[in-house]
Amino acid sequence: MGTKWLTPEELSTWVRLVAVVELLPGALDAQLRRDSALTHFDYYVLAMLSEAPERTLRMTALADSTTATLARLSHVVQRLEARGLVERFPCPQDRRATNARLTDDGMAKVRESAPGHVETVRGLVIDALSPRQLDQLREITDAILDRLDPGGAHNGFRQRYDPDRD
Amino acid sequence: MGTKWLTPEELSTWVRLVAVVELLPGALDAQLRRDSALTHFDYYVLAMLSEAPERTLRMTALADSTTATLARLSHVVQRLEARGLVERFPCPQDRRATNARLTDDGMAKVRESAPGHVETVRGLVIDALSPRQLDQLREITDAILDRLDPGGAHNGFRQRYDPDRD
DNA sequence: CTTCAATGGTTGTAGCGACAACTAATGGAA
DNA sequence: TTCCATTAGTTGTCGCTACAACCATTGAAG
Repeated sequence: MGTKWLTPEELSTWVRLVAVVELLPGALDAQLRRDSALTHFDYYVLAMLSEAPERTLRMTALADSTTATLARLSHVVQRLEARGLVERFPCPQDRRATNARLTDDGMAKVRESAPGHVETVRGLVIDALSPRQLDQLREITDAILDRLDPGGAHNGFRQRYDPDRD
Repeated sequence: MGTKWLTPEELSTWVRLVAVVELLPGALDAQLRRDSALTHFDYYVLAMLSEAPERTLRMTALADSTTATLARLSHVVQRLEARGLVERFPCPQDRRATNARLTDDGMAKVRESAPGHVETVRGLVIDALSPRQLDQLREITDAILDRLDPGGAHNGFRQRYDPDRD
């Protein structure tokens, strides 16, 4: 059976979505790199740790909550550890596992970079949309993630965008 | 004045959007790499050329339509040229400029990889959404692109004012 | 108490993209 | 005509990510 091509309306939406996924990561990286010497993924990792009990998470749990592979996370945490923002230690209960803990310097780093990052997120995305569009976007991304990452941890997710949480 | 933090609803939407922009490019790359030895960006470049008159575009026009920097495009086209899928030649009218033209091999490559790619796009995104959600997503991405890429090709400005049009 | 597949994580390497520095051509002003 | 800011594009280098290969530990079957 032949390919079911995209209609003009579908194509129009697709082209815009591609532009967003192509441009947004670079824009987030650029601001955080310039102001805090962090990539967006670095920030995300630190933010997840800052919300965890004892500021500690197992590598696998951290990988799940950041939608990254374990290999990628391992490299990133290695660099963050070299900068003194994170420390690793073997998990006593399961000696295969590694725990990653946010250091005090790491916590300070998150606190100082959060305001500028949140301002960027508002400026580029949140404040560009109406409350209704935000609702629509949440449902749309939910539906896409069901295909893209079935069984992923996109629910019950906490993150450091509100520093009053700790 | 203090930072205006994200509300729980805003955060919930943002987290999902981040997951999508983090996962989608990799998923598109994986399928195209596996089946056609192309990155998604490679495919996009070839596809843009395939629809241009004479299968030819100036580097700057190609960069605009793919939302890439000229530097990135230059590297990519260099690799595609080495593989015989594209060829470059100086523009006669403006000797600063370079034209990129899709070769017959390049055209064959696009034709053979298009069905699998479109199937992936449907499977991951288009078919996961209702027609209404597709409309919503187009307007949402439009609004975001106004912030992310002001004056970009997505707003139709370039189309109406492109002197080479028609 | 072995065996062995599954789990948890690390590391080497190759390739891609960002950034900055660079060359070259154009077009307008003095 | 000369000057020079702007436009067009290329290239070198560095950092990050994907992929695959790898090692260690666990838990359950036999």
